[in-house]
Amino acid sequence: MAEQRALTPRAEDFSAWYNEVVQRGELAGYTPVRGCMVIRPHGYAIWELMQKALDARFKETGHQNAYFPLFIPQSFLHREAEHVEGFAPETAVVTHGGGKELEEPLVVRPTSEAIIWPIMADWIQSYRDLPLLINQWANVVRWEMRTRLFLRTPEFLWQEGHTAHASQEDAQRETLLMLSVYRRFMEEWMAMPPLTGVKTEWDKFAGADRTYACEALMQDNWALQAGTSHNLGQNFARAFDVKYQTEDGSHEYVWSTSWGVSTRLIGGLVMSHSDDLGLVLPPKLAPIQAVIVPIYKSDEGRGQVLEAAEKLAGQLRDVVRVRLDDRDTVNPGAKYYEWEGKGVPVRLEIGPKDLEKGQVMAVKRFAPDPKARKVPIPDGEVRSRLTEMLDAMQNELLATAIKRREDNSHRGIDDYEEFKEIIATAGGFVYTGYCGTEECEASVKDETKATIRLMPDEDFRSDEIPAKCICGKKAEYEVVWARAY
RNA sequence: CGGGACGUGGCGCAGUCCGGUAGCGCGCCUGAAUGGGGUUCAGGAGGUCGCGGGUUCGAAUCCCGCCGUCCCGACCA
Repeated sequence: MAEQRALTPRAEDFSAWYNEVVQRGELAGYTPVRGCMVIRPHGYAIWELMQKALDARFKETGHQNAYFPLFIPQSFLHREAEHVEGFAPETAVVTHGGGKELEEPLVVRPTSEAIIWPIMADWIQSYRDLPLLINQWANVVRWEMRTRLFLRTPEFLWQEGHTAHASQEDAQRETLLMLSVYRRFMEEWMAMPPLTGVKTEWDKFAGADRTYACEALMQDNWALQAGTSHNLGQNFARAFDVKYQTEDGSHEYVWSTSWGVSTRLIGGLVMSHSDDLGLVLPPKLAPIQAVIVPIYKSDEGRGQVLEAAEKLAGQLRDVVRVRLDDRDTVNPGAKYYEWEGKGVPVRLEIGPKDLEKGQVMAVKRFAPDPKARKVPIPDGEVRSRLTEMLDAMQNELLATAIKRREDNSHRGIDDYEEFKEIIATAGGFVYTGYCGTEECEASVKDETKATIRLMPDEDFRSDEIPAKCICGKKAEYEVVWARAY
C-alpha cells in the first residue's frame, strides 16, 4: 500500500483530496476493469449500515423486497419512447451467450422499469391488488466516459423502489413519502442535509411525469444529486399494458412511481464531512465507532495495559461497535493516523498514566471546537459517556453541515453579473427567479457551468422571490442553481 | 469520438534525448531495541521494463504497428 504521509489538502485540489481520502480510508479502489471500482470491506460495511437503515424504513412504509433479472430484452427497453431515448446511449448490451449470437440482444439493466412492469403487470388484476409496493436491492450498469470512485462508475449498487397505485393522488403521495424518507435518512443518519424539490421538465427521469430530488452541498460548494423519487404517471402502465379492474368493473391503467439511492451516497458522505486527515464518519454509519489503542512502554506494563484494554472492550461491546487495536508491530502514533484516516469517530487511549488515574482518554474525530476533542473519562462512566459522545458528534456534524449549507446559499439573486460572480468565486446554492425556459438554462450553463438543481420545496423556498429571472424576463417561479457533480 | 500525456517489483517514480544487461522511495518479510501523534537499526524477498515485430554484436532506451490507462472537451444515479 503506497500511502503518502499527508493527504493533498482540500483547499489545494479537492478532486485529488477526495481520491486520496477514499483510498486511504480503504473504502474503494481501482480494478483491472476500466472505470469499475472495488468496494473494499470498510466501504462495504458503510453501505451495509445504509442498507439496514433504509431497508427498515422501506418495510415500515409497507414495501417488500424482490429481485428481478439483470438482463432486459432489448425490445422491452424500447417500449417507452422517452425511456429508451434517455437510457439507450449508456447501456451495455449482451449479444452473445453460450458461444452463439443471441436472437435478441439483452441489455444489462441501467434501471429496471422495463423488466419490472411486464412482470408486475401479471401480479395486478384488481384494485384489491393495489397499491403494489416493491423494492429491489441490485447493481445496475450505465456506461460512462468519465468516472470517479462512488460518484460515477459504469456499475454501481443501489435500491430501486417500484410501486403501482390506483390513482394519481396515491402515486403522488408515494413519490413525496419516499422523498421524505430519503431526506430524513440523509439528515439523521448521514448528517448530510439536502435540499429537496422538483427537477425541471428537461432534467427529469426518462419516462417520468415529475422527478423530485435531494441535492446536497459538498465542501467544495458543488451540488450532489443524492436521491431521486419519480412520479411516473401512467407512462409505463401504458407502455407495458399494466391495467387493473376498478370497483365498478372498468379497466384502468395503474399509476406508478420509482425511487432510488445508490452507493453514490458514500461519495456524498465523504465529501460532506471529511477533512485533511482523512475520512470523518457520522457515528451512526461508522462500521467501527470506537477504537481502543493500548499504550505501553515495556513488557511488564504491556500485560497490565492489554488486560485493562480487553476489559474495556468487553464493557463496550454491547453498546457500541468497538475495536481493540492490540497489534504489537505498529506504534500508537501510527495507529492514530490509520484510524483517523478510516473515520473512526472516537479513539480511546489507555496507558499506564490512565491506569494510575482510573480513566481512559477519549478523543473525538470531529468537534466544532478542535480544542475540545480530547477528554479523560473516569473508568466507571465510559459506557454512558461514550454513547453520549457519539450522539453529540452525530448532532454536531449535522449542525455544522446545515450551517455550511446555509452560509453558502445565496438568495434573492436577480442580477446576472452578480450571479456569474457568485458561481465563479464562492459557489454554493444560488436561489433566483426563473423564466421557465430551457434555452435560458442552456445559455447560463454554457457560460457558467452552473445548472438548475431543482425548484425548491416549501421548506426551502425563499420568503421573497425576485420578480425577474437572471435573463431579465419575468420570473415564473424560484429555482436553485449550482455547479454539480 | 477530437486535443494532451503516460505505460519500468504491491504503490509512486528515475533511467529513454545520447543503446552496454535495471535503480530509488514507500510498502512487504525476519530480528532486536522502541512505544502518550507517522520510531530506529540490521538483514532479506520481490521486476516477461504494456504487447508484437524490426534495426543492432547488444534494446527499458532507436523504428513500425497494436493494446491499455489517465487528464481536457459533448452525456451522466
